[in-house]
Amino acid sequence: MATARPDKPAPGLPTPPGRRPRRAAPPRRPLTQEAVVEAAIGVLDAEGLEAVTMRRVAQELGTGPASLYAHVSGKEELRELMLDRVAAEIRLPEPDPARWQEQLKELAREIRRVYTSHRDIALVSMGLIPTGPHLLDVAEAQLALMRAGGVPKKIAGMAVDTLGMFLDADAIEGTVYYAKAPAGEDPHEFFEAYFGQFREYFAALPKDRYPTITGMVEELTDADDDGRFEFGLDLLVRGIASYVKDADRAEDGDRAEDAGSAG
Amino acid sequence: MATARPDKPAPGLPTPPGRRPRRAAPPRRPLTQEAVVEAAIGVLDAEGLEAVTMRRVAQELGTGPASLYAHVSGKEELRELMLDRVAAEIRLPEPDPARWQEQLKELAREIRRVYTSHRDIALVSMGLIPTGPHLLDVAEAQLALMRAGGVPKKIAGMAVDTLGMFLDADAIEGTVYYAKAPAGEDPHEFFEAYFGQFREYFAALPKDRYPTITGMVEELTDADDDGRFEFGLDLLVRGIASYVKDADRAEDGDRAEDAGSAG
DNA sequence: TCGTAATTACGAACGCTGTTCTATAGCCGA
DNA sequence: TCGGCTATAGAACAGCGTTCGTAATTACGA
Repeated sequence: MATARPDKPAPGLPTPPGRRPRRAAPPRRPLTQEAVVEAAIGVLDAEGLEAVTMRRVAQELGTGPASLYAHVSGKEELRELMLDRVAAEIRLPEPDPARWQEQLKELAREIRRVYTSHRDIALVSMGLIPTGPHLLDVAEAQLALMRAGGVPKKIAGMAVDTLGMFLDADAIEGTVYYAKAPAGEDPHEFFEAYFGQFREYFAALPKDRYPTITGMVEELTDADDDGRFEFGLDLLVRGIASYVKDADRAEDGDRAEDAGSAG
Repeated sequence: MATARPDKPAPGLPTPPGRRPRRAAPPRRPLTQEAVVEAAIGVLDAEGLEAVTMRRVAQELGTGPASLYAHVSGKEELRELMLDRVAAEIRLPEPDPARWQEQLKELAREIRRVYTSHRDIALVSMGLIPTGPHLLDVAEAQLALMRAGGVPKKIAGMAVDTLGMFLDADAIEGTVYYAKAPAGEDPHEFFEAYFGQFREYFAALPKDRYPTITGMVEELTDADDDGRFEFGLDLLVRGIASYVKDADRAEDGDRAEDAGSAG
């Protein structure tokens, strides 16, 4: 993970004779914003967002926390830069109007894949208006897909927001549990036991106060993450699609079977 | 806000003769978990979730941070207790199967009202499996409404999760902006300027890289919070309702106009 | 009424955090 | 060769969650 820094002077040792005493010798790679963000993402992937402290990132770069402030205005900006760098990994589709709904779903799955592969980075995304170039690329792609499918501007504008909320919330939900798993333990096995505890808890609730919950314990503690994601995604995309015919109906006789009345 | 504790002995003064020198006299209201949670919510409402520190809550109770740990296992438990106490304010409906969709929406609006009235409490809810009694009451009510409307168990189990994610994300999004507003400034006026900045930013983006975004700046920076919420809510509820006829069709001819094909 | 056990309360301290101040080291143009 | 400038980082500040050990107060049995 951390590349070795070969020429760091050993602290406490006197300067050898014949060598210029350049204190705090400049590291091989001089500090740049890019290097700071890269180091921060390294810590994120290895230890989670909570471990991404200015001190920890600085340590990764072989320096002190104060040095970071020359390249980053503070922790918040660093987190946003991390998010945008992560967003650069999201592969974007070429819009094909005939398949816009499936393409929108595919893009959502791709975003989910990238988000969950970087621990709890979605916590940064929640409630943030995208301004970084790569985050804007993703938003542009989503909007382009919907517009190509005939979704009205106003609807698309709201839908990209709702979709983003859903993706953030899903990734957070997923990684919150993941973060609870002790390091070096099989996550799947851990979740089994973790959800099992809740299953017992729900089953033991008083039936007179919680008749519905106690009657569907199995359905509530089913840890089928992918299934829940697909369910929510389908709900949203179908809902968005239902607004299409109001704007331009019968222009593209793609699939006339669905699309209920909107309003 | 903070009720006066009338008989706290003035520090530094000698004990008056004839009065027993009970040092650290027990406050009128002895420390209880309930009192701790109440004080914490007081701080939350006044200064936001970030200000709810163990020290700040202890100060509100006229004691030190160590004293809280006798009634609360730590900060995380305190936050969950706060959330459950807030959830107790949510007014729950009597299920009326004929109106279940509208009732589900009304309940969602009620949850939104309570959440946003307590600053960023929704941050605690995100990614948390509800276990507190009042949170379970809310989940029970949502599930009861859907079941009364004929939503299959499996669908209802996933829908309550999706709906919760949507509500949490919406409340967080709303309060994140609210938290940015400087204290003592008209929030509406602030948002006008705040979103205005983003409008300019989006409008200034390169048109060749972001053709869709730059073509719908107005739609994207429209700060109609309620409209966006209703849009997402309608998407979800209509989607949930679309699964009803698969289970028990033609039992209640409520509104046959909508409900597209499911699956 | 007294003496003792158990409970509650809390001051002090530890190891963290983000950020700022200040001084220094090295590079660049003159 | 000499300034000026920027990048660097050591030290420090205020605040955080939590723990420890001790003091005070209650409750209880005699």
